[in-house]
Amino acid sequence: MPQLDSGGGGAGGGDDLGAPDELLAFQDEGEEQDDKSRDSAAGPERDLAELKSSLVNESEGAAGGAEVPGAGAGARGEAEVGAEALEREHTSQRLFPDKLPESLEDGLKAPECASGMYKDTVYSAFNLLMHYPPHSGAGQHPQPQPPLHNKASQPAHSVPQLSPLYEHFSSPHPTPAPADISQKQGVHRPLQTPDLSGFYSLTSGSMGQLPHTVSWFTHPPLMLGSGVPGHPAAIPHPAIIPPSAKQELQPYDRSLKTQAESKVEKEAKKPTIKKPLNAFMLYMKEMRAKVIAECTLKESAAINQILGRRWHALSREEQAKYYELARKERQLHMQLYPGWSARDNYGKKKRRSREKHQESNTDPGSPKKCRARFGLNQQTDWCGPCRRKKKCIRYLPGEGRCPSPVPSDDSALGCPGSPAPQDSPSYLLLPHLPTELLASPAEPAPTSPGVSAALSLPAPWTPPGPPRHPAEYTGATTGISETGSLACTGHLAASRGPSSERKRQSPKARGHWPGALLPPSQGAGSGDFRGCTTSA
DNA sequence: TCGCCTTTGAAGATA
DNA sequence: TATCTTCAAAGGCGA
Repeated sequence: MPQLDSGGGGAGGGDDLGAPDELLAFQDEGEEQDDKSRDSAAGPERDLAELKSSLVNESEGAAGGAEVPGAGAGARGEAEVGAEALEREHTSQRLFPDKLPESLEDGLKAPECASGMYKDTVYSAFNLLMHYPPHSGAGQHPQPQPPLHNKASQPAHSVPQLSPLYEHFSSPHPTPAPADISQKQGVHRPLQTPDLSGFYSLTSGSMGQLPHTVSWFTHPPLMLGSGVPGHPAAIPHPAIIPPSAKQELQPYDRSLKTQAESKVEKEAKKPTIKKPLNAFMLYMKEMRAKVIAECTLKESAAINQILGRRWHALSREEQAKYYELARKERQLHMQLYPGWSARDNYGKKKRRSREKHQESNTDPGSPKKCRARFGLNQQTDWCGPCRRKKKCIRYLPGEGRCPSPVPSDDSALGCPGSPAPQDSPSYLLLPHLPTELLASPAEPAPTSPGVSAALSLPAPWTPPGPPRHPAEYTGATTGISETGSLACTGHLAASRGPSSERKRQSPKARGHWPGALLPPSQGAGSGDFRGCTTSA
């Protein structure tokens, strides 16, 4: 719903700002708050809702660029405001001890404070957005335009703490493009094409803040031209991956024969043009490194979970910046590859696995996986693959089939024999997390402030697994049952269902997640879950 | 070496 | 039109 000034919507019907559902969730959260207030619900849930609301307001106010913390309270009594602030602070410290200071101090924190990264990065991304060439029609060189959002851009530039990356790319004479990507992949980066000088000049100060966008212009695995019909210039783009990319990325001391073969194959096949990144992907690319650094995580799946929660924690404006950025990317992508379609890449990724999956799972009411059959509380009964996050091998024909009311798409819930979902829908309450992520009560919480901060979330906790059907939440009335401190272990959640389960849900259903689907008593009242670090 | 995991969003395919 | 499916990034891990 962030109907930003799209500026025409680009060259396709789908160029409008994406992911309205995502932001719709915030509205739903507001409704959720309304429900809460109607129900006179008190306690942590309400506190959290207020907190989040205040955070959003603060964020928006900060984005407004003119508000001074506390300035808006002038109309009200100082004592009232102070008491409210105290209460809010108290609540937030109880719920999000790391996040609130950040929101209050509005980014005036040390770089190592992970929470400060939100505005940092968002604004840095927005900086790039500001400099992004506007849609000017295919085949034309985009020309710089005044910022789209002066309001938000002002505080963006005033963010005092800049990441090293930011500084690196923000320097008046940035070092000749980050070599990390190219070096990492062992390929030489072609020189910048002159016709992209506009891009570079426009984004040199900000592009570094968005690694992906950097790669857009600085790391072209392949020079475009022959492979993209209709495109006048050989414009490098990281979205282009040669079919034999892995071979290409290997050292050059390969035998000439291999190179020749790959060349032939290359010529035979069209280069793979990757899809443009959506808003979340852009956000992920930008924030991944920070999460890794703060949380010492390496597994992308775990990192992505954190990032997903953080994404939901972003304010509307912050998300809108990424949406806008993604929209620009799509526009540029369309300009660069007019004939490209997402369909071109269909079947190039997981066809085999999918086919396999379909073969073994043809029955729509397929038997429940161990997760569904035994629940998270009985993981000891799970089969090995389930424990290892792999596909369940415990196929019990005739068993585990849930009665009708249970959504068939998510076997994890509702099965009479599966106590976890019904008895303790804790997955949406918080501690219902894989044992690998749940530290023993005696185990101290992560001492690294960076880890805690990296996982700090002001938003209601979202289940680690795929979104659930609303009906699955109706029976979720119990609070956090067996809570424990959630350590940031870097291990994946063994209890999570496959992403395919989520994907079986409609985007709308997914889009309403988490706010709309989260019961008021649980959505915001997720206790202290703020990513990885929770305490009972 | 390949696929899985995990996240959200966009777009194509299908009913 | 609504729903479903696939892919985009990332890197550890298991088969």
